[in-house]
Amino acid sequence: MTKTKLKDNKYDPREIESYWQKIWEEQKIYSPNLDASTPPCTRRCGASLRTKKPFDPSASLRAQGKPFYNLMMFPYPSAEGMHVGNMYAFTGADVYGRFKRMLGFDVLEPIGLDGFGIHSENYAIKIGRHPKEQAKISEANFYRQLRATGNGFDWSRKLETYDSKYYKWTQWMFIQLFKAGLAYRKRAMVNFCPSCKTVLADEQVIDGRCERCATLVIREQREQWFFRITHYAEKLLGNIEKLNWSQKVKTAQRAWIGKSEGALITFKIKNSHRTIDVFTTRPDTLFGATFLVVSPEHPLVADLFGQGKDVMNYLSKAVVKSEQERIAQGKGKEGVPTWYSAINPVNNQEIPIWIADYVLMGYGTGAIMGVPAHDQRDFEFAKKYKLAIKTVILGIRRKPETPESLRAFHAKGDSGQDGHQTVARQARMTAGGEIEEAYIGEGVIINSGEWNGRKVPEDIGKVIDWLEQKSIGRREVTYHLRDWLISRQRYWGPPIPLIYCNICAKKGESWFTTDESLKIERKSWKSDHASPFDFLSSTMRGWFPVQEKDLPVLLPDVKEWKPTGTGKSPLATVESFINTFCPNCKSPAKRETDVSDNFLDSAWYFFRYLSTDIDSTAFDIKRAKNWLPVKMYIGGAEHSVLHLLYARFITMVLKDIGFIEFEEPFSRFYAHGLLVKEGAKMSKSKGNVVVPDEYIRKFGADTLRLYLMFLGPFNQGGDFYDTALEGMYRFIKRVWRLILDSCHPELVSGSPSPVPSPLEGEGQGEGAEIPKSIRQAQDPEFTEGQVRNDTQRRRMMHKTIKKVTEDIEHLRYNTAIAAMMEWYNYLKLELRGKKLEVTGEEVETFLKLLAPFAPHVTEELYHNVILRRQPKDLDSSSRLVGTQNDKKWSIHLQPWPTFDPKFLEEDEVTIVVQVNGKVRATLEVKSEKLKVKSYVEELARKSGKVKEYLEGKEIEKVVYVEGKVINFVTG
RNA sequence: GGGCGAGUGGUGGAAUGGUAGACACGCGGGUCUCAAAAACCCGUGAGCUUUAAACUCGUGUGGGUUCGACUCCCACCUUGCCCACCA
Repeated sequence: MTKTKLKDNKYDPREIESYWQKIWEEQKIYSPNLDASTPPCTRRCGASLRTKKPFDPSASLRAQGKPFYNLMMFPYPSAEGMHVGNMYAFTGADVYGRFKRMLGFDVLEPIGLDGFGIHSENYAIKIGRHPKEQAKISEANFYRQLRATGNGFDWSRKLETYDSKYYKWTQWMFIQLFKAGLAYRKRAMVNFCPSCKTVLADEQVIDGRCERCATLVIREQREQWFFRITHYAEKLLGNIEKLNWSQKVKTAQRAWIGKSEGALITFKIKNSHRTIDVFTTRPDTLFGATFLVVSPEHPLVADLFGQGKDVMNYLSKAVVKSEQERIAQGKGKEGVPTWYSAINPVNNQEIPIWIADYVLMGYGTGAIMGVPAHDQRDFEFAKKYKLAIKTVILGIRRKPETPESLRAFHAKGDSGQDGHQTVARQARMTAGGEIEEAYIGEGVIINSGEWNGRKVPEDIGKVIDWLEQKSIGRREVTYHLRDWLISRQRYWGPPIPLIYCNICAKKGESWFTTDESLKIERKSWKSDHASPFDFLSSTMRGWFPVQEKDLPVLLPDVKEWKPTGTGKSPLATVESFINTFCPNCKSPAKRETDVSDNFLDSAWYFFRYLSTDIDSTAFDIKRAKNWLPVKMYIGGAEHSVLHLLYARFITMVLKDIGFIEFEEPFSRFYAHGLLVKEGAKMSKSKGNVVVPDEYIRKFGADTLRLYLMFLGPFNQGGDFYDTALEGMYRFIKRVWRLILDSCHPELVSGSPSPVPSPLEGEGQGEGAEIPKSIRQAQDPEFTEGQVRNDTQRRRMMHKTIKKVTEDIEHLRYNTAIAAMMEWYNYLKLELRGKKLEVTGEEVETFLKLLAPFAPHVTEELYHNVILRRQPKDLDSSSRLVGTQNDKKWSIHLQPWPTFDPKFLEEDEVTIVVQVNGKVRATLEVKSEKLKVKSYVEELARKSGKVKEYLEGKEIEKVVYVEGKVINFVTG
């Protein structure tokens, strides 16, 4: 087959690609042996084990058989199939993986499908097909597409989250969290999507709308299962700085965890024995507190404040208000006074207590002290309801230091009083002397008794100390992060593996009262929870996890799988599912009927990839030790918060309960950019979603891969234009032709002769059939000038190796490809009209550099030109590719080319000659003369038009930057 | 409202203090062909000029630092993404 192709000189991607994909998968060249890899070097990472080479500048990148877990975010298999955005992400990840493999790492690059959960179920509802059936269809389609992209996936390790072999262990994870006391049930205000008919985690509510269907969510009191992720808030936050992630993602995670430090202050309520705790980051303004506000959901509202017609009226309105309405209302804050007042503990002043929905129950204590003079929201509220405003901070602004900022400062209308070191500044006033906005800047405390004169923010710590001494308040830290609402009233997910026993509940028993529980040391609990056992055994009455031997709890195959809207999962009506026996007392009991959130499926899948061949455990501990954490994780920035945070949380839990020794799952995370179509975001509603299939059919996966990687910087995304693809197709065809046309005919047609490898010491030396330089075809006509030519050509090659190597390492794929094009253009020009040919060394190097981007065509050419084997010899029956031990036949298992800096040195360097910073000439200077300024200056004065420009001018200064530029500065 | 990016030819982009526009797309012209496609060759920031050479201008706007600024600093404009009544 290939002979014909070569004769015709025709590049036919379709034939080549499917052929090699089949061979790769058959020969398992991308399937590392997970149990046999060299464990990571503990002494010096990346050191070359081949010490024979005198100097190898890229040695630090090399490794011999070291595990490299190259992970990409597994896709949600939408029924429309994989779109080109998925392919963009996967190709970028695959290029990196292939590069690492050629550098000698044992690369694991697994793929799977995240097909469990609401997104898949909603689609099933839409088209009216059972999700299980739809999953099968999507799966086949997706895997077909994924194969066609030519990624180096380990197909022996794929997984699907909806496969019971997988979700068995998702359920096992749930049980581990339960047993660690990190899963609990509580009645709480939750987000409910009336369209999806399920509750949602806070993270899944965007602008008050459902993340999946954009329906306005309703706030409701419901009893639900939660994971205690807040328990890890401090660790999740603290570890961030150690991660090799982009600053952007780290910032997003920090913001989401949202740590605030401040104080908890206790107010007494007049005419009541009750007290109110408020959290504030500004305890220094306590003297300025003129009212207290509690959230409508605050427990004291039901217990104490909920009296009076006005209050009842307000509450009935506020509680049903959706999140969206509250936000839309913006600054028009509404509230209602209660009949109660509180006592400000620092000055015993009586201040009114209000109820308002601008205070959120979910943050802090659900109650705040209103300091209108120094908080904008409190200010607006005070204005609206004519509440007292008391200034306690005198603003200070330090005099601006630079002339520019001073000018800007004055231009803004700040009435700076020149000559003073500081400018007194308070809240901005209207002409009538009324305050226009709260002052929240730095300053000095006033009107606050013994605190007067203290500086803010410097002395806030001292203020808190004072409060602690007087037992008025204490230091407190609070987080924006809330516990993870994990239960969903849906069908298409892993049933939560818990059983409720009414009989045990009545006896006050739960799993936490069993012997097994008592034996477990709960490392995950902080010491300040003095008795987690008591706490859990009281809140978890009647609840028991399914015994591990009984896993999985299979999702029953039912006809009525659509969401019910009754607040219960469709499983709640399946008698055969619900009824079971209590693991504790063996009497009849009932199963939990909710399923777990889809984000749990994806929070641990990278553990499962390592052990898809093992049924007896979630993941093999030894393999996890060798292969994890993930060395490189590539995915979309939209998962900066949710998925990455959940995966980190689960990993920390697994560490605390003793399964692993690390607590961060992803050493490096790299967020790729977004691919758009002709300037617009691809979306189903716009109908501009690009599916790779047709492009692969027309141009081949190699062309599409190269094109996608060439669009722009990988972390910035790109714009997909049909026409531009042709250019990349052209490039591959040109390379194909250059290599085949300029190669010695004998080489292409066969009859190999054993000769030493042109890339000496590159590991494939002994016995390998590598041809010597083709140009040694001894043609006397071009020996003339050959030496100079050789040097130049070698320099170009080494320059390209350097550039491509460094660019791929930094994921600058677009410039790596450009460098290869430049080299191609150079060779083309070099060979044109002369009898020259590309050397074997050049061909081999070029193919290797291109291999991560265009795996199929490079493999094909490598076999025909370098190995001189016909692909048909590679059928599994052939002796050439006999055993799995002999995998050297593939270009993708060859060592990455190295460059030698000694070939990079130029013997002549171009110096730019400037007069007053303007380029007037360029100059070729011999390298060895570069250091001599006087010599260069001499030449420069005479070069080009420089003489004219310097005529009659006095030279004030000559700036010479060695090897780059010389600039004459005249008067 | 807050945070983080980005602004360069007709287009995607390159250059992170030293010849702006690499590389590619598109476009124009040519070769081959009966013709078309493909392929190949030449040109392609703007202005001035018949052409060439030369010169001038040119990286969102205004200012600054520097012998020299797309690059560093200040202010502003535009735009994208993320978060948002977080006390």
